[in-house]
Amino acid sequence: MNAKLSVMPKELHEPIFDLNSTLCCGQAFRWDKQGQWWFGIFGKNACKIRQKSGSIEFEGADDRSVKNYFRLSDDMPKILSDINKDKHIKNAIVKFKGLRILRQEPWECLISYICATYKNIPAIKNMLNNLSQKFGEETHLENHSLYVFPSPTKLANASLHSLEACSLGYRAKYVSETAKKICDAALDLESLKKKSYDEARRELLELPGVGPKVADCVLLFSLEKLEAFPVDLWIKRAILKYYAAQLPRPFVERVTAQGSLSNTSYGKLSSFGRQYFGKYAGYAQEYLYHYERTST
DNA sequence: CAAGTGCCTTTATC
DNA sequence: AGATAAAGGCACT
Repeated sequence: MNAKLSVMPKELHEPIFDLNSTLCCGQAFRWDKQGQWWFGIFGKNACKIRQKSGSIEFEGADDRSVKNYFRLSDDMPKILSDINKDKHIKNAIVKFKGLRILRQEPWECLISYICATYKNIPAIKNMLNNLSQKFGEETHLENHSLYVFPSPTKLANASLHSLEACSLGYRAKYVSETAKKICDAALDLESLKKKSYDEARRELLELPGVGPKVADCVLLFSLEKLEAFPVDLWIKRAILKYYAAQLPRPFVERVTAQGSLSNTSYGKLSSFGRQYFGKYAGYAQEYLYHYERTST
């Protein structure tokens, strides 16, 4: 059975949701577009979804989980006006208006971004699909096979060799060790939602394979920390391009010269983003990221 | 089609 | 603290 969900009250001319931007922008890696339908799986919901102007149509998940996953309750007019600080971010907002941060499952999100280090998006998709096919439960939607993301136990018990065989490379041991820590309850991911950004971040950084960037991605995309401002290569470029005047000159020169970001440079760029864009800095980051990646 | 470059970085080491 | 190198292998040109 199909479910229909009005994204915004009908009387609004501008439903602020853009399914394509949301699923294309590189925050989640397990969606595929076939025709007008996106096929994917979140939690145990093997799902297909499409958008027709003001409404989305989907199958395989209930209203509540769809609203939750796509953050359809976020107050977009407020968020967008909040982060709309200058003409640069405005360009991104105009172009991708309706792009939403997804509310991903913390465990899958954590492993996704541990895998994402030093990889491009198609390769990341490949790794996560390999892991899911090899270790996750198979589910079906029509004639499609979709695989639930494997549990911490499954990955903790997987041999290093079998993880490497999913094209994880050196990430295999990080995934394995992190899975074991989560299984041993050395860290309870869900509990981080209730903690502050700083405290949750500190705890994530204890995990092998998790540095500042990965931690910020997990905080933003799965742990309710919309102020998190992950800084990758593209965001670093964007800040140097648009906001250099707002940063100390020597710092800008140092970062420009640096190939990769030092820990302290990362911290300065990220806290600039948080201070400049405010409590929804993560949304600004995602708009900037997608804009920079697609318009150059 | 081969070869080179880059990849939503982290870790280890100096 | 900052710089540097190493770490799979895939995708794209």
